[in-house]
Formats: sequence, C-alpha cells, structure tokens
Amino acid sequence: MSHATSHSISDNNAENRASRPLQVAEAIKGYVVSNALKPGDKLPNEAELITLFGMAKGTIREAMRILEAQGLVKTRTGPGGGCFVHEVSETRTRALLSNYFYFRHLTISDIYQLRKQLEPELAADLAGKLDAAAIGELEAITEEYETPPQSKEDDRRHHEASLRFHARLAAHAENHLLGFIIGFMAEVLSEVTTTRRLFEPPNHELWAKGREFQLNLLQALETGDAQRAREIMAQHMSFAEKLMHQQELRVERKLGDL
Amino acid sequence: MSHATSHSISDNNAENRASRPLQVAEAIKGYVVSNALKPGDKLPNEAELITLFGMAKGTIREAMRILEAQGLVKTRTGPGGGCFVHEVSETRTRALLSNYFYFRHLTISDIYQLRKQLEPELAADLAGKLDAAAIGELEAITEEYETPPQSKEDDRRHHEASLRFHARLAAHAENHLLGFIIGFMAEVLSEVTTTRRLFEPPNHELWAKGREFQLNLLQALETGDAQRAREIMAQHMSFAEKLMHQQELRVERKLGDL
DNA sequence: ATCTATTTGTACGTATGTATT
DNA sequence: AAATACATACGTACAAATAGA
Repeated sequence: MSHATSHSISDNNAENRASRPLQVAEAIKGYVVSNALKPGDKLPNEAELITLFGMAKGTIREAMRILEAQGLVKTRTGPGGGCFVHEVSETRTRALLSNYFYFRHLTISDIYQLRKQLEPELAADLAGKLDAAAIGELEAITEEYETPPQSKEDDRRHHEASLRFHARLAAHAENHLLGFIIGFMAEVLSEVTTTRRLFEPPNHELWAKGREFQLNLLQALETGDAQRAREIMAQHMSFAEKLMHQQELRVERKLGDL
Repeated sequence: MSHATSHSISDNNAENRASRPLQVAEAIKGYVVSNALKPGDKLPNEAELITLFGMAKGTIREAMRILEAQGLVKTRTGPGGGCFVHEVSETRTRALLSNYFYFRHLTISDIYQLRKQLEPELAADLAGKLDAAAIGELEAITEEYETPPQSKEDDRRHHEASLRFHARLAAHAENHLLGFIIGFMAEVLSEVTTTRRLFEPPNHELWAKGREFQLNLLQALETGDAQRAREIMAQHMSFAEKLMHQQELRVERKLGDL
C-alpha cells in the first residue's frame, strides 16, 4: 500500500523518452566508468542499488538484464555473489552483430570483398610474431585435412577446419578490430558451410591448392617473412573469391545466441 | 499467497547456467524466427506471453528488456501498444560494438590500417551509383570547410565534417558489412577528435589537401570513374596515415549509449 | 554433511502512466 | 472528455543457489 511513489527523481520534465530501466542501466555504466571499475570488480548489490537509485527492485533488475544482455556484467547468486563487471566477450559481440545482419542480408561476395583486403594484412602482421604453441595449434588444424576428401562430409569438415584456421589466426591479431572482423566473417562462412551444401562435390584440386597454401603460409609465418605471408594469403583469397563468384548467394544470418 | 510456484517447466535438470529471463528471451527470438516475423510485427502482449511461457510478469519483462537492449524489439504503451519486432539499428549495433572495445583498446594506427584497405573499396563501389540527392548531401558537407581554418575550433569542425563525409558515404554502401565497419571507424575517430585536441594547430596545407581530395573524389563518383575514385581515396588514406603515425595514441572507447 | 547467512531470482498484486479511440 | 488497453513501476513474500561455519 502506502506507495510513497515519489517517482520523479530528477526529470519528469523534458524529452524523457528513455525507459526507467534503461536510464538506470546507463547510470550504472556511468558508475563503472567514473569509479574506473575493472572486470571482476563488484557492483553494489540489489538492495544497495535500490536505495542508491531510489528505484524498485524490479526496475533495478531490468536494468541489470540490459547490462547483462550487453555482456557488461555477470551476476552470481549466493554469499559473495552479486553483480560483477565483465569484459564483453568476442562471442557475445559477434552474436550482437549477427542480429544487425539478420534483416540486412550479406552475400558471399560481400564477405570476400573484405576478406581479400583484410586477411593479407593479418598474415603480414603476424609473421614472426607467433610463438611455438600458436604455430603448433595451427599445424594441428592443418592435419585435419591431410588426406584428400573422400566424401561430401569430408569436404565439409575440411572447409570448416580451414575456416577455423583463419579464426585462430584472427585471435592472435594485435589489431583487435582487424581480428574481430576476420573472426566474425569466419563464423558467418562457417554457418553457411554447415547449413547449405556448399563446396560440393568434393574437389580434389581445391583440396590440394588449399593445403599447399596453408603449409606455405605457416612456413612464412614461422620464418617471419611478412611480405611472403601477405602474398600467399592474397593469392589464396583471390582463388577462393573466384570459386565463390559462382556461389553468388545470400547469407541468411541467424539471430545471435547469447 | 498460494504461490503454487510450479517453477520448472522443462529443464530443472542439466547445465542450466542461463538465467530464466535469458532463456525466455532466446525463446522469443525463436518465436520471431519460426513465425517469420518482420520488423513492425507485433509480439503477443505481456499477459499472453505470461501464459504462453508460464512465467511471471517480472520474468517476461526482464526478457523484454534483454531483447530491447539488443535492439530487436521496441515497446510502446497505450492501446494498440505492445511489443514490436524492430530492425536492429546501426547506431545501436555500433554502441554494442563499442562496449567490446572498452577494455580492448584500439590505436589510431589500428583504425587506419583498416581504413587504408576499406575506404578505397567503398569509393570504387560507389562510383556512378549515387543519385543527385546523395551527391548533393555530400557537396553540402564539403561546403562546411570551404574556407581555411582560422582557429583550433574551425580545424576541429572541419575534421568532423570530413569524417561525416566518410560516414555518409558508408551509409550508401551496398556491402552492408563494409558500410558498417567504415561507419563505425568514422564514429570512433570523431570521438577522438572531440575529446582530444588532435589536429592542432590549424594546418593550412592539410586543409588544402583534404579539400582537394574531397572535390576530386566527388567528381570521380559522379562521373562513375571507379578506378580513379579508388586511387584518390587510397592516396588520401596514405596521406592521413602518415599524419596519424605521429599520433600513435590509444583510443579510449566509451561505453556505448543506447 | 548440515545448517546458516547472504544474495540473486521468481511470483504476485496493485497502482500509475500513457496513448488510442 | 472519458473510457479503454496497454505497458510501466512498486513492494512484498518466497524460492533457489552458494559459500562458509
């Protein structure tokens, strides 16, 4: 009862189109920034936030869900639990970006236009910069298509491994924007590979070419030959683009899973 | 109070790490996809969703906030109101992407590495494809720096207008991924321009070069000379990169405003 | 292993705001 | 101007999870 309902805290006046939970969410972001909170730091708990912002429990919780959806916080129950600042994961960001392209369709050539430009950059950047573990991981991936594809299923697996190769490369990028974009594209292509029956029938020549490229690239990366790494990647992308040009199809984005 | 609290609908069992609101949010996404709902279509209202998913009002509302934070739905009050599917806006997606880079810092060179590769592509794509209105808008922007900068403030305004030029160009990209990335980078650079005192003192030579480039580019775009448009843009980016190389500074991303 | 304290999560019931008819 | 149909916000009671004694 009672319902003191003092409502208006500060602005019952102007262009107040934003919902209360959203306002609170933005306010909490401000709190994080001004207190220079780092990932892992704890936010005030529900009860404190309620008094701090003078909002009802539900409102605070909705605000938290907004921040959680953005990947900025994680909440845990129990003692020592609460709401914690969290570094937004690449996975989540990709999911969010996927939503954007759910109605704005991408084509295979859209993606290859970018890959052609960006993958060679990445290859050059990474030459001589990868440690043994990273090289080892990449080599392990190439071994997944050591033998020619015997079936459509083999072909699909090879193609997926190849994309994983690019995604892992992207994960080592020093330029995080470059790495993110390349990783995103690899994910998109990987989905296409699994949902459509692309890349069939098994193509022996394509396999041979692809494998040759991966091995040469690895060598260039290991020896630190940036120019050669760039050229190999550029050639590979040109080659792949040519193949793709027959596959001028629209990529149906799915809604990103959080 | 009863509190029948029948809780578990389907899965009180397995690895249920996802919170209920998040599950509901994903379920509603599934509803949108399987019913092939388009932007503007109405979702069931709160009451219906409550019975549909067997959840309490608060849970449904939190789920809605999640979807709203992702920009997938918009809610309106009043009769005829409710929850509507919404095309995720570019602005919101950029905000979400900004969050990702809040802890993963970008440098000016990171951004220019990409601009150098991508902006020429865009210029070439757009040659001969812009209608009179689009060309007019771009011309109007160039007129904002018709006169040499007289002050730091002028210089800042010019630089902002120049970035707006690129952003507007990006908006016309047929390749939505390309357009999005270029628009995002323009936004990032624009923030840097306003928050830091970059690009000072006023540089007369830079102004002259920049203006010359914009006018030549517009001409190439109008006449449909793709190759020339690409070259002009490439030169411009090389030039800008050289300037930027002295400014090897980290870009502090802000948390995206929704 | 059990209890206990702490903190988030869920469920209602009700009151208020808001926009359409 | 009033009624209506919604979302929005509030407050309390209770449930579940988890860390520590």
